[in-house]
Amino acid sequence: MTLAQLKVFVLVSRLGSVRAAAAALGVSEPAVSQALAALRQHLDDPLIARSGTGMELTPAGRRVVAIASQMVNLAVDAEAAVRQSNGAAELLRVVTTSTLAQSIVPSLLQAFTARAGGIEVSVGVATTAEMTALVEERLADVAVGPRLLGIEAEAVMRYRLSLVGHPDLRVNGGGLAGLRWLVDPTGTDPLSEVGSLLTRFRVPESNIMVFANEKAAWSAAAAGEGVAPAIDHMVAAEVDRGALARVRATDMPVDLLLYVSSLEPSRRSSAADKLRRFVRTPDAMQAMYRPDSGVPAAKFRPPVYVTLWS
Amino acid sequence: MTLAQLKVFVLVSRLGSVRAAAAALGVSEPAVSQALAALRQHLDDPLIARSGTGMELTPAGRRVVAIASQMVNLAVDAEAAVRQSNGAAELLRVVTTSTLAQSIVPSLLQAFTARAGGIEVSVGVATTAEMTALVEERLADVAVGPRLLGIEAEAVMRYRLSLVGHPDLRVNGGGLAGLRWLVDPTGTDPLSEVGSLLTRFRVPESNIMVFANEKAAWSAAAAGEGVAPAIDHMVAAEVDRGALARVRATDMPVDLLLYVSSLEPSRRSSAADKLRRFVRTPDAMQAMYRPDSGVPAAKFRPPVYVTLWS
DNA sequence: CCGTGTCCTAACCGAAGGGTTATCTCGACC
DNA sequence: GGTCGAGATAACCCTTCGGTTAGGACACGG
Repeated sequence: MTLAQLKVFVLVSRLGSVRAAAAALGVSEPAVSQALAALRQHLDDPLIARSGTGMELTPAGRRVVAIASQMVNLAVDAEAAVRQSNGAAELLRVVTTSTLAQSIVPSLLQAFTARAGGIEVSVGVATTAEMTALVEERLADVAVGPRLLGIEAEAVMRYRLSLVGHPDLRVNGGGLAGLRWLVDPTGTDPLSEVGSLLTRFRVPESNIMVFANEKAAWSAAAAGEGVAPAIDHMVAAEVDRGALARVRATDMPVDLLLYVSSLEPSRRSSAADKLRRFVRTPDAMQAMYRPDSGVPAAKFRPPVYVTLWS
Repeated sequence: MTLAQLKVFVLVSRLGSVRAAAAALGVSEPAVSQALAALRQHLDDPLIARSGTGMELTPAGRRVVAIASQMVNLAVDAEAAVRQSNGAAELLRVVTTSTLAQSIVPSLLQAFTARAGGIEVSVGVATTAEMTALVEERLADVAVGPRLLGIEAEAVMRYRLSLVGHPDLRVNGGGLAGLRWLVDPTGTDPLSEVGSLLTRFRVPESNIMVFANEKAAWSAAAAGEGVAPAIDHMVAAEVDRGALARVRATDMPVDLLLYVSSLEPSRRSSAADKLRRFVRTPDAMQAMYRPDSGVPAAKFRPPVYVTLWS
């Protein structure tokens, strides 16, 4: 029985699926399945089994999740305690959507670290569904993105999602759904902003092209390959230059709220608390609205869709 | 950071020595030292370091012990929860002194399991100093032996420790300290009953012979090789037969109390609770006073001085 | 100043953990 | 009744863990 196995088990039970847990941890699905198998064998109980809809915990499994979750939490505490005792930099693990990880979040965090000092930040990318589980299991300190349920979420800023394309682009018969949609990886997450857009316009799978990042999608859009959803103030410069143009459509652009979510204050890391206070300052606002803040590319995680921390 | 490493660290800090922890776990001393080294490296802190007297926790170490202890405890809970959910036999881990492990404890536990049913018992042997740490870290459920401090101890029975030897044995000039003392392994534990006897009579190291078990010591005593401390009612038959005789001395025989110690009720396993209730019954009394209850030798642990569980 | 006790390190080794890809099984669902 | 999605298994690899023995570092007491 290792801590890694317990972590896997908790995540599977929270997300209700082996696949989802594998994605959240950034490993293959058999890896998770095996860790689970090892734990099952060790404890001599299925713990969690497939049932018609999703997976269901056994009676023993229900009890073990609660205990395992505490253990995983304590492991985090132990590491944090040492760091703190030795005056080392605090660690702030931020999880966000792929869209935001490329634009708003880096400039926000850059401003935050510069201001707060003594805080080390790492950014992970996850789907909306995963973010809740990650924060609850304290695999992440704060989530930045859409509102999370069951967690203390706080609206931070309003931003506008527009649809952009080549200035000469014309919408023909099929409507917007008939065009090629050029999206970043969040397009595959139905709960994300971009994902919900695709659902709303009933864009067929065949018309969706997923790019590694938004910049790539934009340049494809500028080349006339289709339309791309974009955070409005991030493409304002391109629009002014005439490289891109906003595409009008019903209910577009949409105004969205950006939330910062974390555990309740008693279980919240002090770094998370500092970030929550920081986002309410004018400095934070300015950073978030600044297009392309010039964060070096090295600060980005490799372009994997979901990320893990040790 | 593995649970095994955390267990090692907690034990080292409780016992104040790497050697002692190694003994308590039944492994070599470098094994413990290495586990500690791995944890130190992982957390990037010495955690505990040698100081003039014993070992001392660093500030970070102090915080980690508390957390690690909880984690080790939860691990025990998890396993117990599964066993219980599935109606498996409860596990009762008893730790006792070498002397008692050979005589009183087996017959007591045999009577207990027969009576209680659905409880699986395993017996471990440890020094008095280790017993407290083992029970506190829940590496054992109950300790049977001398009174333990800081743990809920309860006197269970009174027994008499006599000194026996060949019937023709004469004490000459040097007094009892001048004779050969034939003892079981508890003789090396200064806090044990036999150990304190050796201290009291100032028996020099050279006059102490350690046998693997009491029976062996008694037969050597019967052969006239010296004197052996023995639980009185266990050698009553031999004395009646004339094979052995009690040796008179100041303050000998001594009357001792046998204690059963465990954690407070809220943290106590239910099996431990059942044992505590059982020892107050007449059945238990009878079992403990019965000389040589005929427990098959296979029920004894191999003759290692200290034992480990998993 | 030299044994001695105690902790740490080195070198080695087997077992287990944890990762991958490929394949099998099985229930849901047109 | 195929097909497909999702979990389990198999086979394989590499790393880490946890154990050993042997030997080094270092404080302490006669």
